[in-house]
Amino acid sequence: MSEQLSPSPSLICETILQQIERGLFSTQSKRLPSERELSEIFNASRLTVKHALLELEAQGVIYRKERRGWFLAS
Amino acid sequence: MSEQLSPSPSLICETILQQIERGLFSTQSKRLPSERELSEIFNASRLTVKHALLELEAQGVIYRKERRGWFLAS
Amino acid sequence: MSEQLSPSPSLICETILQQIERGLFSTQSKRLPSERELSEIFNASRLTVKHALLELEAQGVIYRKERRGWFLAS
Amino acid sequence: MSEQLSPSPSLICETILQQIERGLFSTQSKRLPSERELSEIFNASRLTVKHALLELEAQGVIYRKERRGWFLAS
DNA sequence: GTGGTCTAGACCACA
DNA sequence: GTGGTCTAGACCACC
Repeated sequence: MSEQLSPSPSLICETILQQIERGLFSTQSKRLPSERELSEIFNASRLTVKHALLELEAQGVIYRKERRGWFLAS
Repeated sequence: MSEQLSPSPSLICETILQQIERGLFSTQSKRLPSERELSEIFNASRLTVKHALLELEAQGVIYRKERRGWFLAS
Repeated sequence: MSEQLSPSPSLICETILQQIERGLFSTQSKRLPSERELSEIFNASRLTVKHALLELEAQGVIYRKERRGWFLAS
Repeated sequence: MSEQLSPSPSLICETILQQIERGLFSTQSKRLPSERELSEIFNASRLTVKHALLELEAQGVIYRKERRGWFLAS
């Protein structure tokens, strides 16, 4: 990640999409890192990360299992 | 803390009480009042206050944490 | 503060500097570490820590602010 | 308002709807109180209030003028 | 002096 | 040890 402060949800969306395309984040379980881990990775608050995840969910890229985590839709 | 695993709630209680008596758990904040509060304190517009804060930042007296507020540099 | 309206930025600068020198703007927090931190400090589960905190609350030593944390009662 | 802590967005929605039906909030301008005022009225954070307002916007009850405020749709 | 947006951090319900 | 949700409070762009 760059040193940029306060990344926007859409920037986080883009970056996550790129990582997905590159095969990162896709382990056997296809689970994404937790919201807390993503917060640290992107140097953003959980709220901002959540907004990005909701955006990707709306795009159908990922889906959510309540209190279980976020997973790749493919 | 001792090396004991899984301390009982009452042991934790005791330890917390001791720490409170010793004055621990009290930290010192070096945060300045918010820009809005400073505006009211000085009866000045927020723009004027901002100019003053930027001046102090340039002098190295205070620094800014993005969206977190202003803090003493020392 | 004087009664003067619309003080200049430099006057505000001066005043803030004086307050800093006098030690104002430093407040004392009476907040306890978060439940997660206490769990790590005591190497105990969050449930155990919670029981200890509830005990201390019953003793009137600490009190809770909903979703804000635990604070010393004194 | 009751003494209830941490009201949910949907509870705030209901209450605002009732107030609208009773003709409160509807002055000549049909403008709602500011998000900050609503936060104080409902003893909730701005974020929670915002969620309630977005819900009412989705229902078509109110609409938003960017950086101007919230207004009754009728 | 508004809404827009973000931070850092709580506690909670649940698995 | 996750996501769900909320708090209190920032700064910002704009009116």
